[in-house]
Amino acid sequence: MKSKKRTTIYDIAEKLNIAASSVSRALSNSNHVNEATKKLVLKTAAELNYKRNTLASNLRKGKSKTIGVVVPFINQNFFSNVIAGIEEASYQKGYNLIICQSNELQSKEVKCVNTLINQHVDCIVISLAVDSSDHSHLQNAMDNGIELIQFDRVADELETLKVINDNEQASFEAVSHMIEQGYKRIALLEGPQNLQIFRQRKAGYLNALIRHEMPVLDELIIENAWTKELGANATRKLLNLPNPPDAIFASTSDFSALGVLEVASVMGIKVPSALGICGYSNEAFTEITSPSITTIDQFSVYMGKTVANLYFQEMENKDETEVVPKIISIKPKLIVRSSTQKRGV
Amino acid sequence: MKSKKRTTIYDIAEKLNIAASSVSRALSNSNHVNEATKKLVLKTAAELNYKRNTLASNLRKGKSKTIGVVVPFINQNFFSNVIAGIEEASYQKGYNLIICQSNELQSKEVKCVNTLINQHVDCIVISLAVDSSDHSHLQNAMDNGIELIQFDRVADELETLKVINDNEQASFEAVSHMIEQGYKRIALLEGPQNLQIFRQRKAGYLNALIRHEMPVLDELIIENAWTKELGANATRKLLNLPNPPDAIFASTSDFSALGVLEVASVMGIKVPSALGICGYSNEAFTEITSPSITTIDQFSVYMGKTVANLYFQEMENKDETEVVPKIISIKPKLIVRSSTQKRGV
DNA sequence: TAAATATCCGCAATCGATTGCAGATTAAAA
DNA sequence: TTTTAATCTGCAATCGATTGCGGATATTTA
Repeated sequence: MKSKKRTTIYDIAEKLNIAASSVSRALSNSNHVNEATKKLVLKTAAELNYKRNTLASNLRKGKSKTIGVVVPFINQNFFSNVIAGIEEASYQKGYNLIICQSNELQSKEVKCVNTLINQHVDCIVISLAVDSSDHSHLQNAMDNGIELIQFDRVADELETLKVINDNEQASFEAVSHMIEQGYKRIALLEGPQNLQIFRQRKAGYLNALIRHEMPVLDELIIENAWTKELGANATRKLLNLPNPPDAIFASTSDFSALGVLEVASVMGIKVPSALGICGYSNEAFTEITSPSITTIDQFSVYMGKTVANLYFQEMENKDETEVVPKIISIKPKLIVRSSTQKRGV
Repeated sequence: MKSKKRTTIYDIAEKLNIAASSVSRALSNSNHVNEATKKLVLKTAAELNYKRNTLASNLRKGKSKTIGVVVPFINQNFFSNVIAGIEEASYQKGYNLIICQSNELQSKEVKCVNTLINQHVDCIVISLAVDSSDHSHLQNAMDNGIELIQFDRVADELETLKVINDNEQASFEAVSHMIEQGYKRIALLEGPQNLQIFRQRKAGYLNALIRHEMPVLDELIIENAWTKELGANATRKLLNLPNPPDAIFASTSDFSALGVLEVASVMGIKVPSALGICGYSNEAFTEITSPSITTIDQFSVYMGKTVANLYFQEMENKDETEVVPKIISIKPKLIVRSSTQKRGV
């Protein structure tokens, strides 16, 4: 059973006593082949359980109908949703997906990208690892004729197609909402500032404060608080300040916000009356904590579909004069829940 | 920049005035090539930014170093974790992953498998769609020399490698635990019985009742309650019985258990004192509901690693006489949390 | 009926890397 | 110095599908 030889177009050709090229044309439904032979070939192919060897086909045609995806972790909600979206759109176009995870490591990211180049993927879709600084591996992919699309965590300086969230706007809205709810001292848990998304979220926070003529207090801005544990640590530190915050915007993730909630709960601090909490991402669990957590929905599945469709559109128009690096920005949505409803609805 | 011609071994050969075969040997680190030329080739390859064309290599060698994965949904926690595990183990061995989702549809599952056959993947890893009944597409893959590994949702009659959970045992333990906590009327939310995993979970439930000399009450067994909504519906029905259950085992999923919890909460029924709840899968959220939900951990990432390593082991031994279809059973772990602690710890 | 066109079909090259085989060169043994 | 063995290298075939080109046949037009 194992590694039995598969039937090729030559087997079909031999059986029907015609040339392999005719078989090929029949199978690819070319119109340079007689309708009768076409039928015959198709019938014989089915009988012999013929499966086209995509490798050979791709080698000859110089394209693989494959999209490579590189994300930090496959099993993080946001990324698995984006991938699901990409898969859905790609499947309809007959494209395959090769998935890699960078584990947030630049070194592994580079290896993944190189593998994908070797695999002759037509397109690489990537969301950068947190410690990604040098981007020559991406330039390299482009130099090898691979379309590159960045999403969410993008390197601004690279001129590629991009699909991003309007992080600054979303952040601005979230903080404005908290201000309107009457919170006066809003702390920020920020992510690694080498990533643009976290810089943008910080900018939105700062803008909101300034717009509402509120002071920016450095002691309320905590760096690198982007996991549940780091969020919890940051919260302990914040709540033990002589003049603690009355709200915390966990701009990094909902996990971080969860850490905040747990610490508040342990310290007996009432949410949302004594402490407002806002997360980021709209993870499934934010709906079922008590109180439920206000957060920001990124439309991750839709984002994935957008990425894939952007590629397909680009392919259709690629013969046109000049391709302008396109950036699609998806507007995230603030989901107001209990954790910030100080003054009710 | 686009679709520029890539450097091949012929380019290197030409530049160095040697044969392409020597370049190939140098690049694959064969010992049938002079150390000096090897160095030279490697150097030149780097200079010309050479990338091996894996398609051509695979075509020639007749293997693709690629594993195809088919799951119902990529973005379901359990599956994305398994995939992450597979990726981790595969990456170390230099294997790539092609990911497909069947969307729980047999028809799409068939297409996915066929695509993977065309792609000449070396191995297909699959967890069946819920409506998967006919399995000729899988047999087909095997007939084409592809190693097949089923995990979690497996077709028993197909003689393949399998990695499964001991669902019956886990189920048995969960129900026994509830009995020991003093629950007397334990309902079962069961999943589609065409899937073995759900049959096994039901069997474990029944065994536990029998072993503890408790009656099996048909009115407490609800079919097809495997989503949050269906779980909620089932719960409403159960709790409105003249003689309602005092515990519900949502054997299908934690989502189903969440539906139970929400209905109980709305109806003002105290958990765990008036109603015990147990889920299945140890989704992240089960830890943070109030009360937290007792559930069963399936070690999903580990399961993925096990699947991949099973394949690699099999490859190493494949020349040995006869390969016995191996089945690896992973023992899940009951995670006791508040929702079933009627009599405390 | 002859000429012009359309429709099919097959030959052979091609995509890029690998590998068995044979010849060439060098090193070791007699 | 000659024979034998070891080490390199190149030639050419191969993996399976695709495609430009030219020839053969069928169809249409003059």
